[in-house]
Amino acid sequence: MSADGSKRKRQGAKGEGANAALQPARVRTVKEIATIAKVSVATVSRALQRPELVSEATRLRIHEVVKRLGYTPNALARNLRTARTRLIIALLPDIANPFFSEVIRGIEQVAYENGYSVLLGETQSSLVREQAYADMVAARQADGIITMSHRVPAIPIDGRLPVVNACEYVKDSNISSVYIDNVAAAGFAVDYLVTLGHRDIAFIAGPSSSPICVDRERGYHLALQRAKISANPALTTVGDFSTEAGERAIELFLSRGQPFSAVFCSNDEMAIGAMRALSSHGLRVPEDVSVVGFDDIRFARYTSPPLTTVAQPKNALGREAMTMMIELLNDPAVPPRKRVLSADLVVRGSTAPRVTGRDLT
Amino acid sequence: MSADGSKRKRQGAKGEGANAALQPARVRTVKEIATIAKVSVATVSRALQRPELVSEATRLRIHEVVKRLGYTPNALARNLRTARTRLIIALLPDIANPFFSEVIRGIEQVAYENGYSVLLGETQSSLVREQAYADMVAARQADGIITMSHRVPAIPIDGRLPVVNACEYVKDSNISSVYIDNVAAAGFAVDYLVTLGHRDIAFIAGPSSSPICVDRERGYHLALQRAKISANPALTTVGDFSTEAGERAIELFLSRGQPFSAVFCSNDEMAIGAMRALSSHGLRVPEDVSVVGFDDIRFARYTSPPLTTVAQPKNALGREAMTMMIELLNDPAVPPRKRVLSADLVVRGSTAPRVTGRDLT
DNA sequence: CAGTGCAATGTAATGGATTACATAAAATCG
DNA sequence: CGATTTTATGTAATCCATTACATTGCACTG
Repeated sequence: MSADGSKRKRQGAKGEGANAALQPARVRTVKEIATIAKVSVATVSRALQRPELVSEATRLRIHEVVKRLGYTPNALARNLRTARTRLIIALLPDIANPFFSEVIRGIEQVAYENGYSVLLGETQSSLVREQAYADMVAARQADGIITMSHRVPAIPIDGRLPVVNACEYVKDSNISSVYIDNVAAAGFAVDYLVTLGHRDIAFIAGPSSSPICVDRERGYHLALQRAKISANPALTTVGDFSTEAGERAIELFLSRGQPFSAVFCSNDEMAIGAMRALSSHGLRVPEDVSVVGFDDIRFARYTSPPLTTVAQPKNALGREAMTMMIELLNDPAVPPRKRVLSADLVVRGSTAPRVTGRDLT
Repeated sequence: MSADGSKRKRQGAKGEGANAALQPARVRTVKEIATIAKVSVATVSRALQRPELVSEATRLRIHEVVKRLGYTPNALARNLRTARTRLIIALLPDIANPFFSEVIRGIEQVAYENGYSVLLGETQSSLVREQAYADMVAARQADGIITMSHRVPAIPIDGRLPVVNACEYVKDSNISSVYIDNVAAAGFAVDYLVTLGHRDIAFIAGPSSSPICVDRERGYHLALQRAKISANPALTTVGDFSTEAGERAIELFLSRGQPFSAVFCSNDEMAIGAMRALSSHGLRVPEDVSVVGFDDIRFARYTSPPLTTVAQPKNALGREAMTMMIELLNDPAVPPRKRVLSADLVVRGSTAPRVTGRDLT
């Protein structure tokens, strides 16, 4: 190629470029970029994906054209070819539950550090919706799923199961999971109530379909045993994690006429509902009844009194979940791991020593 | 083809199927399904996409094979070919803010009704993250974006801009938007405080970068004018929507020594922070100071006292946003619309008539 | 200076579906 | 019954980027 030749060609390219700039931005393809930059599609792709394989002059020229024309490679085509999307779906039952926010943040941090994106799916605990998101993985629209529910959707691809369970876990499953030691955590909370002198400790459980709720209940019972208190079945009920469920639970306990001086709730929202129901019955928290929640959601410190609760290491749960997911994607052969973190009791104003002779009758 | 021939072939197919069932589920392609079902790829595709084009016998046979082998079409390939993903990204600044939950729910309802899926992106109000999600649309991984922030990301494809603005809007933009009449809504709230006898009404504004916050401030000022009250600049400050900002605002007002008997806040979280700060200074809500929030988040009814606030029609905002998005995707030529909904004041316990002679000094 | 290796680039196959167009078979019509 | 339409199916092009493999040119070695 003579100097003349290449010069003429470059002018040609400029002409096309100017022309293109006049039209409303169109969608570009590698092919167009290649033509305009006077190289092959392979070189354009390399210039963008692995610049070190392309000579500096060519690389600069290509980048200039890409920038000038506002070219964005079609991710569908790319992902189809490479069979990965670098996209992870995080499934949460309820975005209205602030507990998950910080977990998500942990997930996103690690994802970002590793070049992954995260999209959130709200399932409202519906199996159908969970499966719909799982199907997106089966259909190769995402690389994996981090689920925060106790059900693990089926994703039949290659025998691999790019699923990680965060906050919850499934008994006897071989799914990588991160969660806290719920038995111990619930135990701490109840132990604390015991040290405050409480003996009639009510318990608002979560749905028994969820293993972590079973664990919390178990922690409650073990703590009572440690304190040589016999559990009173009339002071236990099940709620669905909503504030309303917390209110209903208190109504129920009161209607049963069983005295109690403390309530341990399986999550903060139910604790908030419980506090509301108690005060609407003229019972003061913590003077008449101590209340302990679970999770340490953001609002827990804004209730009045501020809520004593079990603080889950939310950020760490999220980070660990995403770390596991990346491990799994990098090497599908790594065996599933279960990682158990620990939780702390945060003492605020909703708990106080039992005042003797003050039990409700 | 003789009866014999087809019989033999069918047996063959059965053999392959059984064989496949023994192996761990592999990823299937149309091609394999076609081979096993003894049809062409086109027929398989038709049987799945437009069953009416395929004879019943063939359709059933294909569906049987699809089901038996657990075949899921590769969405990347499909989307690449059809140039649509039926996926919408909903961008929200902060998933921890419960205000958005219900908006999302409205979005998802309409999406579902129309065969779309929604994935959520949390931006933390970061431009970089907003743009990253926008790029997913440019890269054809999603069809459009519903953003709940006051910035509209650039998505240069075909001159179209598949973006809808929900809850917020951008001044002078030609983006379809749904939001409430914030001037009027804020006006109602302040009018109400005026009718309760309040005259020294403090205001905690939201970030002035957001037009809706400017509107709320404007509503506040207009209401004061209507009541012939001159605004006291010392009783206005700006917060960032967090509970902490609400607390700081009250500290500030108190430190300025300006008397006030009511506070109007640009969102509920700041109102919650304000209540907390007030009570930690020994001021009772509503006896000493009335507090009004904005949004009516779920927790608003669980504060003590329950929060009086402006209820946005959250579900309707979401539904309308998604409806607009679908319109836009179906016909890129439809001109952008702005839809303004109205909001109601919900009176709860955090507001009370001003007690004369009770102004703070 | 022939031979080897490397750097830069190109050609063409590939990923997995959809669909325009073509064809064969069956149904309908005059 | 031949002509025409309809129905069912197949063949092959297409969407767009990545990448294995091929090719070219040049530098370096013995």
